[in-house]
Amino acid sequence: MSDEKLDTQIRQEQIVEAALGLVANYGVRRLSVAAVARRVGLVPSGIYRHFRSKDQIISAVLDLIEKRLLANVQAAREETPDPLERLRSVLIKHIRFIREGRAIPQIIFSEDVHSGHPERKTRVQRILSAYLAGLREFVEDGQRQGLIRPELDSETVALGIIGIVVPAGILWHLTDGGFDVTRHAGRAWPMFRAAIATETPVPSPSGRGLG
Amino acid sequence: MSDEKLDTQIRQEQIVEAALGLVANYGVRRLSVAAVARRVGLVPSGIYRHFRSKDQIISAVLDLIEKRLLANVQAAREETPDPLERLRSVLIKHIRFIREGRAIPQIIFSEDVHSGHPERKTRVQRILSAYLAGLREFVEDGQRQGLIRPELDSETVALGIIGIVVPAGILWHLTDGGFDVTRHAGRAWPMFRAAIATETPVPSPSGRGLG
DNA sequence: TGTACATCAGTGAACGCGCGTTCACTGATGTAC
DNA sequence: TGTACATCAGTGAACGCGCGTTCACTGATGTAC
Repeated sequence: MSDEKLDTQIRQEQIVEAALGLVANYGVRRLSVAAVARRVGLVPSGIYRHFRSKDQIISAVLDLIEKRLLANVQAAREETPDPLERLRSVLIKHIRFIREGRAIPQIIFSEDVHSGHPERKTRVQRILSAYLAGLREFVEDGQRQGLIRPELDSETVALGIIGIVVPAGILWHLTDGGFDVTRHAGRAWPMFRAAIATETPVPSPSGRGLG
Repeated sequence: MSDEKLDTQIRQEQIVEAALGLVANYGVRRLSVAAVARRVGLVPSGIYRHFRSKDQIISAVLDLIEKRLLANVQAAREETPDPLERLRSVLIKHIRFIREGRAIPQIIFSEDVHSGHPERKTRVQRILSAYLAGLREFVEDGQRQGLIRPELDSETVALGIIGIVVPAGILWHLTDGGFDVTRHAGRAWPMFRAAIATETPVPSPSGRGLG
């Protein structure tokens, strides 16, 4: 199949990238050793020169996803000091993932990667926690700076960002890209921002009677 | 295995219920004919007395889910005339699904049910659309009555409800029920409500109940 | 009422298929001399 | 510089397993007489 021999390190990267692509585009169902092999131009058994098992490939895919998710958070941190802008930046990057590399982080939210081995479930949980922790940090910074309503629970706000992204990703996938995720994010963000930002620079201490 | 013979109609219901339970609890991965058979007390081949194929079982499961989702919307409609309360009611019912029957609607948002046959993807898309249409109706009613900000896109708001539920369901599943979905909904809803409701929740003196 | 029969839900063995994985083998590549 | 050798990425056949599905058979149930 392949006319050249490549170093294991290069092959490992290719294999993980191929596996990620398969999962992102077609779901975990279509992640087979044979499909991965086809993508990198090897015969199925050739994969086992570079990974001990399919499970190890999935594990490496999770590593990559974790890296990219946290890189998003880090990039947002470096882009701007404004906590609200940081949240928006993560949202945009996440949406871009859905549109380009396609659903890279969506995988984490799929019930399927972690169905089976409970250890992997814990793994996914930890990745998600780390990501959420990054978002919560932004939220809490914003609260300390008086930009985000102090009475809000930071976890709830962080999950709110996820809540914009995930359903959009699902619809994007269901409609084969027909659903405009960018437009959705563009509409959902101002709504969300208004919900979490403090009313105005002028605080009004008047009580409100919500039913 | 089973010492009594039951009518096909009864068995069909049992089988669909068992399949739904399996998917909800363990994900689509664990939905096998053998597992379903075990749950209803039959031998695998016995299933084929009542369904022509596994695909038909999945199709029937989707029917059931559709029915339950739309029943939620209908129930909310009958419970209260207030659009905001209707949205809240659907949210609560959805959360209850996650906690009790467990993730019944979560299945729709799993990339896995529809990975494979494109016809099923379209099917899921239609179910989701119908559900969203119900929510949008509430939103637009609210806008007409001046309770929900008129500048908001009803689809975005409807997806916002989904955005509260889905990540919560994912965390619930990841943590084996450790994540408190009810508490999350209890915190997310006021935030969401504040984002979509018109500023002044005071009963408007100029409000007309024309609808 | 009891008996014979047709119906059909349930069984268990067997199948083909796809998949993950193993294994002996091949042959390209880099290196020591 | 050219040659011999060790290394190891890649191959293809074969495996065991689980799964969906088929099929001839069993035996409980309801009904006609």
